[in-house]
Amino acid sequence: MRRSSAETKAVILAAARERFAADGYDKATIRAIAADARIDPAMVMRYFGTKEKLFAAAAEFDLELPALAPDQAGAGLVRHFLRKWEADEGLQVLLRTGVTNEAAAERMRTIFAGQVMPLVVDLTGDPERAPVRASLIASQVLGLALSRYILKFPPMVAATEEELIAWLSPTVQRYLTE
Amino acid sequence: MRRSSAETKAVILAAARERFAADGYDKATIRAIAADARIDPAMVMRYFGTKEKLFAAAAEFDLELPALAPDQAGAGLVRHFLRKWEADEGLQVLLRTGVTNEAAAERMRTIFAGQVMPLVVDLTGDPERAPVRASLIASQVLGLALSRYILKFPPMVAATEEELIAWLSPTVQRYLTE
DNA sequence: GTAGGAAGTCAACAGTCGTTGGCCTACAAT
DNA sequence: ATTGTAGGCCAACGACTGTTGACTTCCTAC
Repeated sequence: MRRSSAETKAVILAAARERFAADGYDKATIRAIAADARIDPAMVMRYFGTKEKLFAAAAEFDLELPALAPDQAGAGLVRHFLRKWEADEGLQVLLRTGVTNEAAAERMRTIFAGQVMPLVVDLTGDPERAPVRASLIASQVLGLALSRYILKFPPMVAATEEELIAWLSPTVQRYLTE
Repeated sequence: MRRSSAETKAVILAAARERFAADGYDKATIRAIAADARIDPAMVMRYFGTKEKLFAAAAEFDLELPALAPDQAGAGLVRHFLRKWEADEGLQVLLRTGVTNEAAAERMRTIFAGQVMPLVVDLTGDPERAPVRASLIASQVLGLALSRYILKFPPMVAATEEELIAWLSPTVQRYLTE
């Protein structure tokens, strides 16, 4: 088949995101990604140069944290993260990969420091303890994703969005305000 | 050098635990493990048959959850898990591996269902909601380990054991009792 | 209509991996 | 002194990986 350069690049990127999210960095083969995109592996190299650069492109994403009223920030954050995890493969890519790949771990730290922490500073007006608060929130939100989407603990998978929000909101709210 | 069969097996197993904990399943090469143990890769195969069996032996471990008074279970659990993470490499092996290896994920689910859930049933006397409670506790404890030992978020690494216990205990306690 | 470049294919490279089988070597029992 | 055996080493296998370069095919601009 014959496609435009931009189209092909997009198709490869979509396939790469899926594979990285499902299998992690090492198991997501360039050959497998190329097969998903119905394309020769050499095309992946032509368009992205190297596997690492392809990964960097696939792992690019924005948390898009919304502005929140301080007294409802707990519930708002939990809801927002739950939807992000299900809608955007970027987060699963990073979580699956950050555990065994230092570059991906560094990117998670950057996203945390650049997006979560500023929001917490803004919500609490307490720059000194904001880093601890933010990392506690991250620990609970990441733990949720880990047990629900990666390890698939049955009770976590079975729970509805509303149930999880009800359980986790007070935790996040307390990490913000106590 | 010349060792007894049991000695060599133990040396290999120790090296394997370190490598699996540090690198995860795929990056922990049999050749690298053998080099750490100052031994030929063929010996690993002779003693453990296959890489998967070696991993199964290296990932064997017991949470050793203590009996706890219900009103102090939150603090007790957090303290116990924090020390387990630092003392026993088995947990890091499973966490690093369970994210990209389905067999290891299955083992984490088994440990969760066989060790954490019974304790929660015992503490709460509420068999119906125990699964949700237990998995919520697991999510927070795993999130703690992930952000502190794997992703190494700076504020989490810098926090002392007592600070973390103070922050997380109310969360776990609430997941148990509310 | 033809030249040029872009899209795509193919085969091979060098390296690494788990795994295997044959070989060597030290030691204990005879 | 000889033999049996168990611990250990070496070299190689087949499979798979990221990556490369030459080749073909098609569309477009002149």
